[in-house]
Amino acid sequence: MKSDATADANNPALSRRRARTRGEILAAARAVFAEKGYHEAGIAEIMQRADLGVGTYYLYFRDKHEAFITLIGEGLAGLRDRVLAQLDGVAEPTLALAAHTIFTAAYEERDLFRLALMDRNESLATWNARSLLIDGFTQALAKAQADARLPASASVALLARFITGVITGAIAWWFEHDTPTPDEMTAQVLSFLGGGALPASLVGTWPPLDGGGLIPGPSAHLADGAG
Amino acid sequence: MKSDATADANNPALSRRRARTRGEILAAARAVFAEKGYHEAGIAEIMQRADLGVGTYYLYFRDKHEAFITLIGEGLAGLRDRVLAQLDGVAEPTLALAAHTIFTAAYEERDLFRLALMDRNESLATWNARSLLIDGFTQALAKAQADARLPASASVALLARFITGVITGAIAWWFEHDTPTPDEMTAQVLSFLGGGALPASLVGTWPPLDGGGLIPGPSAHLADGAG
Amino acid sequence: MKSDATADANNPALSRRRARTRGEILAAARAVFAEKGYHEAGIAEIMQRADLGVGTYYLYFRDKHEAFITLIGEGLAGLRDRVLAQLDGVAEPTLALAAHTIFTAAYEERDLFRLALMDRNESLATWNARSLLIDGFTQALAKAQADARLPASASVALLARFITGVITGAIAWWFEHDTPTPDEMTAQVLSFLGGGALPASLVGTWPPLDGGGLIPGPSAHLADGAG
Amino acid sequence: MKSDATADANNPALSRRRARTRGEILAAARAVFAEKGYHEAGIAEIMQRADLGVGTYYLYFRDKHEAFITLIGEGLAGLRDRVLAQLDGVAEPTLALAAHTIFTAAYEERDLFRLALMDRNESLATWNARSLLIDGFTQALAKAQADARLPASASVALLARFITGVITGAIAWWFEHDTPTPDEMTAQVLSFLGGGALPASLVGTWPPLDGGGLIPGPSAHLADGAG
DNA sequence: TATGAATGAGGCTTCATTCAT
DNA sequence: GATGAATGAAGCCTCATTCAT
Repeated sequence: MKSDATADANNPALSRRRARTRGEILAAARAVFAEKGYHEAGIAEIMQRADLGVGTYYLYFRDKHEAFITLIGEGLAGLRDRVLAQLDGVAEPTLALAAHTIFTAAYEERDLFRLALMDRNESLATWNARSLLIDGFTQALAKAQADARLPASASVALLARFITGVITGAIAWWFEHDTPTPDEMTAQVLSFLGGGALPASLVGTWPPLDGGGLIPGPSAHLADGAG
Repeated sequence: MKSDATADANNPALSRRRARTRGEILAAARAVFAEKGYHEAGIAEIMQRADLGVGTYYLYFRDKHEAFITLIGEGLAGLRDRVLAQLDGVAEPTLALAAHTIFTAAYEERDLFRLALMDRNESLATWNARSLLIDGFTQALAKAQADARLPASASVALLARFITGVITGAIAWWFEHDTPTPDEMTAQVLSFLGGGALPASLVGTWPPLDGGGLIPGPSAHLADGAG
Repeated sequence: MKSDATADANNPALSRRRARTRGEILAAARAVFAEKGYHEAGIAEIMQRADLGVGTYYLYFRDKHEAFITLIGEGLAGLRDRVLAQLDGVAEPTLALAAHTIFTAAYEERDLFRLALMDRNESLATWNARSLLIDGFTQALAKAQADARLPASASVALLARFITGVITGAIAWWFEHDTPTPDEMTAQVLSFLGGGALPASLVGTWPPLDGGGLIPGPSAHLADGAG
Repeated sequence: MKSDATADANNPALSRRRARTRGEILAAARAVFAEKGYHEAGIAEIMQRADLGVGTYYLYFRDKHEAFITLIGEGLAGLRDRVLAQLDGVAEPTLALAAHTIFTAAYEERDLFRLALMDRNESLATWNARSLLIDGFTQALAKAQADARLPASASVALLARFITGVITGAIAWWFEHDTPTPDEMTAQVLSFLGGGALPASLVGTWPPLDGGGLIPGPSAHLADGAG
């Protein structure tokens, strides 16, 4: 008289225990991965930190990769949910709202974002923070363009990349520093994105107006330029 | 132990031959690293592509890592030199000039930049493209601030990160696409940095002016905001 | 430590239950062993098929090996009993009788015999079908020799091997085919053993009478031959 | 300037060395496999006996299995060649010739035949001694039947099994004993196959002529029997 | 200098067995 | 008695590195 598969449903105690162990493994994996990166991390070290035997790992994950993608996947899913929840209640979503939610989450879970941003993840888009952000911004911008909140001439794809770059650049700052707070960071980024941070004289123009004696560089096939 | 380290200086022919072999190894390493990433690449595969024996590798490099950092290092040194040369002849350097030079170089050597940006290199700053850019922009902005071309209130460190994010975001675009040209990319980025790409209504403000019924998120210690 | 080893004798109900569980485990083990062989079979799979927990296995068997040898041992004990019972009532036992009984049993329990014949059991003779047959035939032939039903010059040990070879060869046929019936198989084997199946011209003689131009082979130390 | 693949052809010295190492590994593998069986043997032990590092194994064989099947495969190929060569020069091949060649080879390489006969080889027929013999005898008997040297009524498939059983039974004897010589063994087997070894009274008949009060056994569906 | 055979530490994974519940 | 989570020894295999030729 045993159950087919989901023993969990039958025995809450076991289910709870399983969940706890799984959580401990994931926590340990997160710490070790964050500390040494995917490749330098070892199952043995993870399970030692989790205070469990090596074999136990394979009761919960198929192989080394699975804990990693689970970690990233769950983390990013959480981020996505938070952002979506945030924007859902707003008529006209702004970058400000999105950035603030992202920063808040990223600041709380810096180690996870370090993994999600730094390690080469061949894998599916869901597992890569950058891809997730790019996709999100791309969709949001496309919608904005459809709603005429963004000029039709704008390159949505590139803009999404640029914004993602700014966001990830900000998050990466926290890999090395503990300040500023997500709020302040949001303000800084908004100022930057709004165009108020860099004086025009510093940004310059392209193609250069004066065309000062520039060294053209090996492959300067500029030719036409922009009218 | 027939020759010491300075054998190159003594025997030009040998030196030339050594340089050629070294170059072949580096070229092969670059191809293989770009194709499979640092960890999945193997010395054997590299030397097979270089049409040389495995053992030969260790005549030119101390270990697996060395070819990698050499590759990145030389590439980034070249980039730095090009940028510096470009900016040297200009009274008031602009982001436009820097970006254009960087994009031109990055577009030409996409595989190298892929390595330099994607693979986890905890190593020294010189070997990491992002770090190089951050450092460069930090110094440039600091100088601009000293020259009063940038407000004293600006956070140079963060601005450098944001700009680097935009630049690397643009470069990463080329890991998947062949257009636009570096020129057009420069124009796009400048438009973005100049504040002309994103309407203020889309960017929004932080803290939000209306304070609409936002879901505050788990850790909303916003307090004052930035003046 | 509530019960000692003789609990069975004390509590008939428990005993019956234990016997049933034990039987279920053995049945499952038999199925799995037959399907995948001893080494590829796993305790977990066996107990899953038995619809019991893994730990339960060790309540009935000391280790993985024990179920295996129990299986083979009980099977072979049954075979031995059947053969002995058969021959007991006969004044002058014949191979015909023995073969028929063996074939009947083997045909019924092909999977068990597959295990008993195929898997490398260095273990005790009792657990190996081949050994059992060899021993049985050896004793029977020795007895026949003592009774002068077999020439004193015959090599009992070798004859027992040959006969066992024929019998096991026949049984192995059923590992791949479902026909013929044990009866027909018995007839075939008897014909073969009686010398009526192979014409003398096909069998030939040794040493060859004609000594035709044979290629002697690498190590032909034939010398005298057997008289 | 390196070669494509077959460096062997270019550098005889290397080729010779490779061949020697390969041979040493195979010899060690043969010894260890013979001693402990496939599953209990370990790469480490094999290479230790070969006085080589573990890694070296994988320069010559893809995995653990490959050395095993190479061993068996090469051994059986040699046996087949010897038998075929032997029979080729003879107008009317006899079992005597075949058996003698097989016994001579098997006696010389008892350990190999132990492997080939005892270990469960799922693999292709070529790797299994029994299968090789069965196939060989089947073909030979079929040919004999076509040539009218064997009655058309004979069951070639079963006869081949029976003969193979006798042959392998004889070979298996040598796994435990060193006598008799292959020559004597051949004579013994021929006597057995010729029908001269077992008196008819011992063999008996099937179905039994007297039909004495036999215990029919659990599943006696003899019904028709043979006229 | 160039080679490629040889090395062996180290990584991942399996699975028979134990034990707290 | 029954369970299944936990264990850890042991095995296979990879690959950066060395070294004799």
